[in-house]
Amino acid sequence: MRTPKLTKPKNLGDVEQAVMDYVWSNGPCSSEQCREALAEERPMKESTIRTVLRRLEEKGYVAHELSGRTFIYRAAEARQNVAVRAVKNIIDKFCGGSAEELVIGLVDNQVLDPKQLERLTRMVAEAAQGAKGKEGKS
Amino acid sequence: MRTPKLTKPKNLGDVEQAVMDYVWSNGPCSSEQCREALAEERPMKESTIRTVLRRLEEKGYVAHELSGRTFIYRAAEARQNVAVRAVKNIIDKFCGGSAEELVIGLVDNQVLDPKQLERLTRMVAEAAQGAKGKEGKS
DNA sequence: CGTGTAGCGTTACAATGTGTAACATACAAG
DNA sequence: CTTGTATGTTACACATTGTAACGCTACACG
Repeated sequence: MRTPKLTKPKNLGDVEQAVMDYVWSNGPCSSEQCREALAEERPMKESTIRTVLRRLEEKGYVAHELSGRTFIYRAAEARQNVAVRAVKNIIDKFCGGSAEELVIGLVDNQVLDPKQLERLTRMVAEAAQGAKGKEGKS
Repeated sequence: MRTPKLTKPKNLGDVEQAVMDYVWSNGPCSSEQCREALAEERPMKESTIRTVLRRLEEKGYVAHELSGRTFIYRAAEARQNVAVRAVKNIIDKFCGGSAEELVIGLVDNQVLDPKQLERLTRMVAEAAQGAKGKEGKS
């Protein structure tokens, strides 16, 4: 498999998270661009950011291609997908696989409010409507 | 602060998770009860399980009281609350604070299905109904 | 009263993950 | 060939986690 093992997503450390945030927000970049962008918050030596990026690549969070001699890193997966997988893991671990319990908890704790939830339901229902009849999802 | 710092929930390791699962599922228990219960899956020496429980207490996941000379551990917080906080963290980290994006992702990825979502919305709406009127203001 | 034993306190140690970085090497431009 | 720039390799400290040994103390039992 190309993807290293996303069964166990391995939490990111602070720096790793910061780097991913940058890549997700700003698209492909070289290690230097990344380093400069984060220099305010987290000054890093040139070799440090490279190590971080390399590890992120090992973990499957980014991939790189060459532009001349320079590595250009890009996110291997959309931010949201990673979030969803992370949540899925939490659900499996804490809720015995039931996402419902969790959503209820989100509402109870005002992480998600009822109005949003209702709006979401409509959106999803409509999306389902639109998609109906042409199955083909993996 | 009594609670060690739940702003950064600190992921649990495999054993820790297993212990919490047991405590959450079976209620208060001594280290020995816990050890015996997990013996099939994870044989541990007596001092090992105690270390794990102590660390879980340091992290704020459990608390203990004395029964004679024996420590009885109980979950400091409901499983679901922990799950919700964990999800909240993910939302903050990955989705810029918007739970909506995430729920959409959950549906897109079949973690939560539209029917469940609709059912949830009803439940929440009803709960909100029920709570309405008895707001404790003025 | 002496003592075994159950149960806690303390300390240790290896493996891993993460942040940080130095040093070595390769290659393009002048 | 010299230089700068970018990558390859290696290292190291610190925290976390799994695992456990030792040691101390109170209480039941003979």
